[in-house]
Formats: sequence, structure tokens, C-alpha cells
Amino acid sequence: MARRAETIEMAVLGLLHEGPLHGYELRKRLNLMFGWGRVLSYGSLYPALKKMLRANLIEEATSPVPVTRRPRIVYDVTEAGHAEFERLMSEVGPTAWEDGNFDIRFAFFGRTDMEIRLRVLEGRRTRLQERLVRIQQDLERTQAEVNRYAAELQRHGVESVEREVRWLSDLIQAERGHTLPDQSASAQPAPEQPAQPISTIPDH
Amino acid sequence: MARRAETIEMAVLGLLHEGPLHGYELRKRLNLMFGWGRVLSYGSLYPALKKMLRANLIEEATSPVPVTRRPRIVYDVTEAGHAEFERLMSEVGPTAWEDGNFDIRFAFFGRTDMEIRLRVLEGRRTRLQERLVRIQQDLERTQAEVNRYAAELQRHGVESVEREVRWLSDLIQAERGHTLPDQSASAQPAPEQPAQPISTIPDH
DNA sequence: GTTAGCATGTAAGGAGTTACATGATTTT
DNA sequence: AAAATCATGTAACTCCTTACATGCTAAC
Repeated sequence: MARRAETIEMAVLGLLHEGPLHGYELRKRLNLMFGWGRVLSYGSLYPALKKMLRANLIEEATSPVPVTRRPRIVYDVTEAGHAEFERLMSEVGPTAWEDGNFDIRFAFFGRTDMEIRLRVLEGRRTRLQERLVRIQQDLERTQAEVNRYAAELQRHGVESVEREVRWLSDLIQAERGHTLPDQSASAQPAPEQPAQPISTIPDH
Repeated sequence: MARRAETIEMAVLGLLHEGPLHGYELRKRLNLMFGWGRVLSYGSLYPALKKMLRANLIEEATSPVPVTRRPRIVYDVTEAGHAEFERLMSEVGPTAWEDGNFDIRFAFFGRTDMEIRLRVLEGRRTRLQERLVRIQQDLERTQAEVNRYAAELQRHGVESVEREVRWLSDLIQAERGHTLPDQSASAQPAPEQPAQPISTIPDH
């Protein structure tokens, strides 16, 4: 999976922007934030921190380490780290909306302009829509009856992507309307899809 | 991502069970089947084929290669390959329902007993339910208002997993009731899915 | 006093990608 | 004649995980 080098880096920088943290805690927060999918191991995090230290993006905080407490290495963002984070957050190209990157990018949306947010959201939506067209075409002229389970998997895949697209559309609309998505997309007791009108805006 | 060694192997064996194929075509089918997520590169496939050749799981088919056609290396399953596939398909432990493996496992469900299918489906559902409990707990006592975007991401994650659980529940029910899932979870209005009965095998 | 959780790391290796390299065949 | 797509591979590299190694501190 793509998840290019800067992924952990961005996540760490983003979290440290909210205050200094040490590795162990950082990992917990990261897993809490993105842990619905995969969990990050120490074997990834600690080396990444070392690397960022060397690159001077973070530094060991001159610490409020309570004496009684076991020594922990608390990190803080440097000037360079702040600049790097800004740079990463203002990227609007494919790297921003690729599968492995989008989530982290999205989680720190609060630190960017709406203009950039919109571009990233729309970029991702377009990407998913392309994917959708492709797999729907496939679905049509494939062994639909040859392998029922494979077909069911495909069908479910299509639905998942469609769902994702709707989510993005809601978010885009919310951004444009200066409001947060108001929960209405929730599937909980929902019979289904509350038919909230998506656009006063041309689709796509 | 887990996607342990046997993942490609199982997919290749499964496809070759439906008839001999050459590398290029194999890759196309694989991407068609699972391509909603990631695409498989030649750099992965060809070495895997070589390895399987060495392990005697597949062999170059004594081929129906039309003379006019450019020579292609067509592979076929060997006895050993067939046995290995059976072995892989009858595994009911965690490896069968782990994130990176489940899809492929599911796609070839047609080649296993209902008993095994049920165990794998239930295993996966349990795994996802555990995940769900964990992230819902997190969601409750987190910075819900600190970072609205992170919170929204979390909320969406919860919904996605819930959806996945419902899908699995429908499938399990369908297996038990000897019928195919009848679309009820679908968000599409689309009425189809011929509801052909799966088997007359007694319930687990 | 022992288990569970806190805390930091390293080494080895797995699984896959990208980029490179090569060439035939079909379509435009 | 060029472009697309068929077809097969290799080499280098990336990102990440598992397993190992170590030791402190809080709770039971």
C-alpha cells in the first residue's frame, strides 16, 4: 500500500501541533485516530521519530517531566517541523487523496483553508468515481453467474465505494455551506438514506 | 498489511482451478476481482508464479497455443497445487478472516463446504465486532470537539465497520437459510439477484 | 510478589511497488 | 508509421510488521 514515507511523519507532526508528546503516547493516539484499520507498531514509530529528529523536524522537549515519573522522551515540533507540516498540508495533488494518505490528511483538515480542503475532497471523490465506473463496467460483463461469491464481493465493493462517494459529497456540500455535516448520513436506526438533497451544486 | 505469503498463491490457484491461464491474463482477472482496492503489479505476480512453479504447485500447460499467436506461458494446477488449495481453503483460523485475506478467501467460497464458510464468516464478523466495540468506546471519551474532522473520520469509520458487520450477518443468515443474500442490505433500489438456493446441506 | 501496563528501542524479514528492460502484435 | 496493448521478466527500494531485548512502575 502506497502510504508513502511522509504519512507517519505528517501524523506525528499534526499530533505534536496540539502539544508535546512522547513516543508511547503518540502511538496510542495514532492508533486511536486511525486504528479502525491497522495498528501502528513501535518498530515503525520509533525509527520514524529518530529520523525526524535527525531532520530537525522535531526536538526533545525541555520538559515538564515530573521528578517522580519515569523518564520519557517528550517531543515537540520545531520551526522547521512547523514549516514542513504547512507544506504537506497545502499539497493538493494526487498524493493528498490517495488511499493510504487521505485519512491522515483529512484528520488535520482543521489546519488548512477551506479552498484546499475542497480541492482534496473533490480530488478524492473524482478518484473514487473513476474507480466506480471501472468496476461497474467490469461487473456487467463478467462471470456473474460463474462464481456467485466473487460476484457478491464485487457488488459489495461497488456499494462501499458508492457510499464513500456520498460521504465525500456530503462533506463537500457542508464545506461550501460553511457548516459541518450534521450526522444525517448515519446508518444507525436509519431505514436508509434520508434523502438529504445533495446539490445546489452541479454534481462532479 | 498482513496479506501473508499465501495470499497471491491462493488467488492464483483458485483462478487456475477454473482453467489454465497465462501471467498477463491472470493479473487482469486478479485486478478485476479485487481491484476495487489495490492493483497487483507484475513485479509481484511473476516472481510468485516462478516460486509456485518451483514448489510444483503449478506447471506449464501442454498448451492449446494457436500457432499464429505469440507464445505465452500458460499455467495449470498440478495435483500438489490442488491439494494445497484444498488445505488453504479449509483453514478456519484467524488467518482466514484477517483483513488482507478475507476477500480472496470469500471469492472462492464456492469451493468449500457451508460449514467452513460459516465459520469463516462468523470469525470475521466477531473480529469486526470487537473492533467496533473498541473504537466506539474510544469515540465516546475523546476529543470529540477538539478536532471536528478527526471526530467525523472516526464516526464514518464506525459506520463503515457497522455496515460490514451487517453485510456479514446477512451472508451468514443466507448460508443458514440456504438462500443467497437478497439485496436487503443494498442501498441501491436495484431489484435483481436471482436468489438461487445454495444447497440442501443441514445447518452446521 | 507478580502481573499488567508503561516506555524505548533494534534486527530481520515479508510483501509488495516502481522503474527498468525487452520485444511482439494489433489497431489506428 | 505510430501508438496501444500484449507479454514476460528483473533489480532496487519502501514501508511496515514481528520478534526480540530491556527495564521501570502501578495495581492487585
